[in-house]
This record gives sequence, structure tokens and C-alpha cells, in this order.
Amino acid sequence: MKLSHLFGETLREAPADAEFTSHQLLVRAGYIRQLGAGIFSYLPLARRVMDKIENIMREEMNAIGGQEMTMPVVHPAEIWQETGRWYQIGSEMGRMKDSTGRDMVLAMTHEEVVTSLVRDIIHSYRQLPALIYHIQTKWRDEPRSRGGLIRVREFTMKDSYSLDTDWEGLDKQYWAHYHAYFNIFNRCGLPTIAVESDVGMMGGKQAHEFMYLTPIGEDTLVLCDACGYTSNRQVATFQKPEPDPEEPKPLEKVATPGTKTIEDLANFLNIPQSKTAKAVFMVATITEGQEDVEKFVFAVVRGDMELNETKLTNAIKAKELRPAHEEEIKAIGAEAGYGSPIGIHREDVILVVDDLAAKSSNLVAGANEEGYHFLNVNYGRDYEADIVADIVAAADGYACPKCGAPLRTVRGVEVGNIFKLGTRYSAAMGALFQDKDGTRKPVIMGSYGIGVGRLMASVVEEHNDKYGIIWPISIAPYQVHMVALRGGFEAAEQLYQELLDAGVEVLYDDRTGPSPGEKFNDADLIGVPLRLTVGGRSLKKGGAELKRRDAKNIALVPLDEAVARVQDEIRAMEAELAAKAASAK
RNA sequence: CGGGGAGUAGCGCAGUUCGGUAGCGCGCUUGGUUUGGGUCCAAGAAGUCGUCGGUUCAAAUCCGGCCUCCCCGACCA
Repeated sequence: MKLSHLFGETLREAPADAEFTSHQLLVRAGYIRQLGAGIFSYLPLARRVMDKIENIMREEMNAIGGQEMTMPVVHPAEIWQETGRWYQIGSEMGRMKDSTGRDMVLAMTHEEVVTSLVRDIIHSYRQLPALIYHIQTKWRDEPRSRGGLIRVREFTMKDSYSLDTDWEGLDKQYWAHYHAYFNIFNRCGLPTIAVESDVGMMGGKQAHEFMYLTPIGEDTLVLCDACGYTSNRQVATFQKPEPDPEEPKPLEKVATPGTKTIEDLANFLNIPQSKTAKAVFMVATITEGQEDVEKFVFAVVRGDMELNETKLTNAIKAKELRPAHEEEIKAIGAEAGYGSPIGIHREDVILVVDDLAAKSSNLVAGANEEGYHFLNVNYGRDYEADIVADIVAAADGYACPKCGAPLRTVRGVEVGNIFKLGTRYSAAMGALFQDKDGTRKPVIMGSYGIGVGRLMASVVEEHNDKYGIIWPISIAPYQVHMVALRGGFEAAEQLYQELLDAGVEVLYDDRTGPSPGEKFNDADLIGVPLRLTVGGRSLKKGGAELKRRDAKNIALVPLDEAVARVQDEIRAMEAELAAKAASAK
């Protein structure tokens, strides 16, 4: 490709609204342009990177028995109504009507389509197991897109779906994906870790997320350096300390003026925060039969800990959870800042108590009256919960659930996920097969996704310097960027042909206008891993100059050896990447 | 949905306080100059000042509605 005709241009300055390095560089180097919030065009350079990423995905999916296909982006609403997600999912789902007034859905994911295909096509255990995948556009109307390609509304995803007769089969395909995903990320030069995660709106049984660790990440992860335990904070557990056994003391109401926060309260009474109970007021949407009802949720955790909303949501099997409004809190007889489960309108709330708070004796809790708290509150004697469960969030320094060593929290970007769906969709849609014993059973399913654009942006986030992008050779838009300078155009043109004939992917800066400095800066910005400079000066010295983007030294190569030397370097970089991938396993 | 910020040429910005011919840098076009890390000179092209309405002799500027984008929070496979 000749740079003079490449569609796209480099910018000296990044758009003011680009915050993240990957966003700035991808725009400045001419890879992407934004059309609207969370909606991007991918210019020819980006298209080539994404093609390479997608081909790596294809190879790894095919290697574990995947068959590629393509499913539609626009779906009739009926299939989403069958699984209930038409009703469960809110404004994040893109909905529209076709010209006949029929409700349609823009694909957020493809479980429904897969399951309807399975219903049509799979009849017998003889057709299973199977693995199908596609690389397709998804639309998710995120309330808040951000960070360039890190979080968008329209994106391309590789999603695969496993179909099995039994759970052992699912387990096999699940772990096959687990390993294939690491292969994909390693081959793209992106370090990742797998963490246990919440199943969220996908439903199902077990899930892992693949995380690229970076401070710009939106997820908080909990890691144990001692034993390797990793989990998304949403579901991370930890060993709770055993509270000192104490004889329950009599309940006592005390004045605690101006102690709206746990910190104030503990200071005022001169007690540790762990001797207090914190009340958190939420309102949950819970599906009862066909209807969604709002229920007030009263959560109690120990004062030194934070509520984990995901755990609470799962504990009460809620569809949605939001903080309660002031009036709602008053309505159940509680007082914000001085709340406790004692004396509230018990029948109007779902009371959920963290297991540690339930075990702890003689805690200080609110009196549901401005300026007053109770001393010596004890679970079982003073109040009873509807649910006692682990509902607090893991934090730095807490004890690892596996080995007890201190946990550490880090931020990460979720670049992929794998889910054991089970029969959530096949049962709902009647995707049944006839087993050996003649009975009809729902197909056991799994679903597995990787966002292509987010992966590309993460790689840029990981591989760059102050001059621009530094692509890993495996997904670089071109393998070599040839810069022709004054006195070298004729030789460069000939070398360009030779490189093309040899099958080398070459971006040729044939522009006569820009100065050498401008061309070198563009080359650094675009980030092709090899640079070949042909100019009067290099020719006088005996050939072309070959430089790796990630290194400083420049090698002078005779023109008749240039193609071979470029190919050597490409092979060397491929070998380096493979070695790094192997050591990451 | 709550809080904050911003919409003026392709990009980055000034001009708005105090209403009076729409500017600067980069980029683009033409001519010349220069030629190994974003040359220099000259001449040009390009903007319904987000949008709708109001006030006024006169609105980028004052007032009101709306739209869009960014950031934080809520939310999120």
C-alpha cells in the first residue's frame, strides 16, 4: 500500500475529547474516527489489524472444533420474548419496529438465535457435541460509553456457542475455550489473567472473565499473590475473621448526636468500626410470576466493611437494585444515618444480613431516630433476617478464601468472557434433542465472547511509547513501513515491488512533499514493527536502513539483501512473540 | 438517571465579561524555497459561530427551550 493513497490521515494533535492513550493514538495515527457516542468507523489501517485479530480467533476456534457461520444483527422480538430477556433487559437493548409494526431487536448477543437454530437443526445426540461461532456486530445501548474503543455501543464480537448432551461435555468445551482464549490473547501480544466472575444477565452456572490489567480498567479484581486466587470483586469471597465470643449484653439506647457516618459514630463512642453495624437501604426489582415488583431491601453489614451489590442482588435473586430514596427509607420506619433493623416495618422489607454481622455480638446500630443509636445489638435476640448471606465486598488486605494470605485489588479491562449457560436458553425455547435412552432433553449450552475492538485498543494501551503505537508483529497492519527519501525514490519503488512479490506486507511512504522528519514521525505514530528507509544518504552508504520500531539501533542492509533481511526480522519477531506466549502459559 | 464541562474552518484553540465587518496555529490548494526527526516565504480556499426561538437598529457575544459530545457517579455479558 502506498501511503500517498491510504484513506486516513495522521494528526499532529489528538482530539480534545480523547482521554486514554489508546484512544488518542488510534485517532491520531488514522485508525479510527468517531461518529457518535460509542460509535466508531474503522479506517483501512484498523480494518487490517482487526482482520488479523479475527484470523487468530478463527484459527484458535477452528482448532477446538469450531465451525464459523454468520447470524443476523436484526432479530424478531419473539425469540427474545421466549427467553424473557425482552422483558428483563431495559434500555440497553436496541428496539425498533419494522414497516409492518413488528417489534425487532438489535443483537446484543446471539443466544436466542443460536437456540432457535438448535431447535430447528439438532434432533439427536448423534449431532452433538457441536461448537459454532461467528464474528458479528453487536449493539448495546450502554448508558455511558467511554474511553474510545474501551467501552462502545456498537462493536464487533467473536462469540461462540457450545452444544452438548451433558455437563461433562460442556465442561470439556468450556475449558477448551479457556485455553484457546489465552492462546488468542498471547498471540495478540496482550497479557491477561482469568478471573472468576458473576454470571450477570447471561444466567447460567460458571463464568470466567479474561482481564487485561491496567489502571484505566473499569473492573476491580481481587488477586492472591500467594496461591493464585483471582476473582472479579463482584463475586470475590474472602475468609472472614472469627468474632471474639462475648456474652450478649442488654440493649441500650444512647444519644449520639451528629454521627451520621460509621466513622463519626466509632470516633464518638471510641470503639472500632468493626463493633458497629451498618445499614444500607436499597430497592430491588424482583420478578414474581409474570410481574416485576419493587421491594425495599434492608442490608446489614459490619461497619468496617462495604456492601457488595452484586452479591446482594444474587442473594435476593433481584433483577435490578438501586439505592433507596429518602422518602422510601422513612416509609419503612428507618432513619438514614441512624438506621437499624430494630423497630422498622418488618413486613415491608427484605432484611438481608451479612453472615459476619450476624455472628458478631454487641454491635452498635442505629435507633432509627435522629441522633440515637443502640448499644449491644445482637442478631437472633434483637432482630431476625429473611436471608443471612455473604454480601460484603472483598478489599485490599482481606484474607484469601483459599489460602488466607492477604488479597490485593487491581483494575482490569474485560477483553473476553466464558459462560456455562446450561439449559437456561434451550429449556426456555424448547431446543431439545433425543438422547440414547429415547428421552428428549434440553441441549446443554455454553457461550464465549471476545470483543475485537476492545482487544485492539487494549493492545495499543499496552504497546506504545511517546511517539506512537508499537504493534506486535502478529496483528500489525503491515509488516514493514518503507520510507523513501530524496535520492531514494527509484530504488524504493523497485524494492517495493520486490517486497510485494515476496509476499511481504508493506506500507510504502512514497510521498514527495513531507520532510524526512515528518515521515519518520508518521511511521512511529502508525507503529508498524519494521521501518525500512531508502534515501540518497543510505544508498551512498550501501543500501537501505532497517530499524525495529521497538529498538534504537539501525542496520544498513544492501538493496539486494533487503527483502531477505526484512523476512528474517519478521520471523525473528514472530519467534519472540511465540516464546513470550509460551512462557506466559 | 444525578453532578460537572464543552460545542466557533478538517484538528487544536482565542474572541463571549462590556453586543458593532469572525480570528490564530496546524492541516489543505498554488508558486517558490528547503531536504535524514514535524523547513521557510508568499498568495489563496474553507466557518448557517450546535439548533430553534426571544431581546435589539445590530447577537458568536444577552435571555429561554432543545440537541450533541466529554468527564465523574449510578448502570453494565
